[in-house]
Amino acid sequence: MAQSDTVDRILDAAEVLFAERGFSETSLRMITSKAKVNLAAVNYHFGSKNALIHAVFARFLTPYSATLEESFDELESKSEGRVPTLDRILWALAESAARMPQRNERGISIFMRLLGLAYTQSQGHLRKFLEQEYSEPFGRFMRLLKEATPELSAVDRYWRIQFMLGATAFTMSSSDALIGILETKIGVETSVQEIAARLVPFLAAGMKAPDKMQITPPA
Amino acid sequence: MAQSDTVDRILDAAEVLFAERGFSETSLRMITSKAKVNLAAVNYHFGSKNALIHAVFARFLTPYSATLEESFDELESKSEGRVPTLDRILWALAESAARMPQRNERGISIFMRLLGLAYTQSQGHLRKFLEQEYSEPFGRFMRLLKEATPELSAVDRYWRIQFMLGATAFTMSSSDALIGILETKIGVETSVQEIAARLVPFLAAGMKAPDKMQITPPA
DNA sequence: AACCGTTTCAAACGTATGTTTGAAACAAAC
DNA sequence: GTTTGTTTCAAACATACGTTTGAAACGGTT
Repeated sequence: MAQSDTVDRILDAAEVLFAERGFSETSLRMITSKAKVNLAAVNYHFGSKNALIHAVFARFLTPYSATLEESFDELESKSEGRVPTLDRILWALAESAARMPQRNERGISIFMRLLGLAYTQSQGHLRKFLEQEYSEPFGRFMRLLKEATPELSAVDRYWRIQFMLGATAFTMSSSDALIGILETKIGVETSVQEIAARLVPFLAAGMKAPDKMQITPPA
Repeated sequence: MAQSDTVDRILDAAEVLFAERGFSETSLRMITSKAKVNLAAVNYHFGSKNALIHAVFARFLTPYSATLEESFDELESKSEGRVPTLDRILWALAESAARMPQRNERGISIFMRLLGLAYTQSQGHLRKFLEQEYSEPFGRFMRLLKEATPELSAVDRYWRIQFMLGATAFTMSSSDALIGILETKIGVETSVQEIAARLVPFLAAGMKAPDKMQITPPA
């Protein structure tokens, strides 16, 4: 109960607040008061606010990247020799996220939202941290993608990967809000899993799209 | 020279800094020192920092939405009666951006980056401002999209539009950085127009993708 | 040249932030 | 039961922020 209680409560509170409001817009006082711990606890246990941000990411990204490695292993072992298809690679990502031990039902959407924020909010320290901490699974994902789309030039592939990342990070980072809008407008409830089920075919189709357009608009 | 000079210098500096660092991370002191005007000038001319943010958006979004309306008019008049295709609708957006009078060659990428930030950074006041100021062209775009994808259910269309927005906002919001990475890694120079030329087919293919995937992963 | 509305300026205001401090509370070890 | 290392706590620190102020400078009008 002693240390880990305070540490976990800070992480829990920070995770939710960061996901709701972003990093700069969330103060340590908000976090500590939500977590019902003393203000100084963050600096005592983590050292700094930036270190707390890293810890929040590490807490879910480390298990996720482990699960992901397993999924990739499985993927490669199943398709003996032949390259896994694009759909299956993308699906492995989604499935790994869904399979992860969740603290609660909002876990996945917080997870997604944070990932989106990591890409969008231009926090240099975070990007550096993530790059050097999780370069391995990321590199492996890139390698798989390359094998699954041999018809693309390096440049085309590069841009289309960015498009995929964007669609994913953006959608997931506002998944809660988007789900809410859809519910009030059309009256349909949606889970994060369903979003993923719609996103994967969209991305796969985009990656396999015919050539780039002429610079001049279609006549 | 008198008023407009100071006002424009503030807008120019704010635009660049907001695009580089985001809104919360950019202070009025950074802006005024870059613009070489007195700190109080922002509050004198605009009233508040939030109002300055609105002014920055209005300065490029108002001409853009006007250009866009023309493009849409043209699009609808050309295809007498028949519905414009998805590619052409999307291309109208890109072309309107390219056709706009630019203050300099970095104009488009700043424009894109700001649009991306508007979506990503959860600034309530900005979203409200944009919604009530530019609801008309946005609504028209949505209507065109609906006509161009009659095969989609309302729910499918809703999500796929989000995916498109995400890919676009995200890519464009970091277009500068992404172009730089590509140049150092593969040694290829890229213009924003070329990104658009790659993005449009990607999006169109995604929108026209076959049905959503089963919730259970492909066996 | 005197006036007047507008704009600039240096300085200050109040508030919020991340971080540090030093004492108090606590828990385990001897 | 005292000691020791760890954790909590209230308070303060230094700094940065958006905003306000009141006087000075400016520019056109009469």
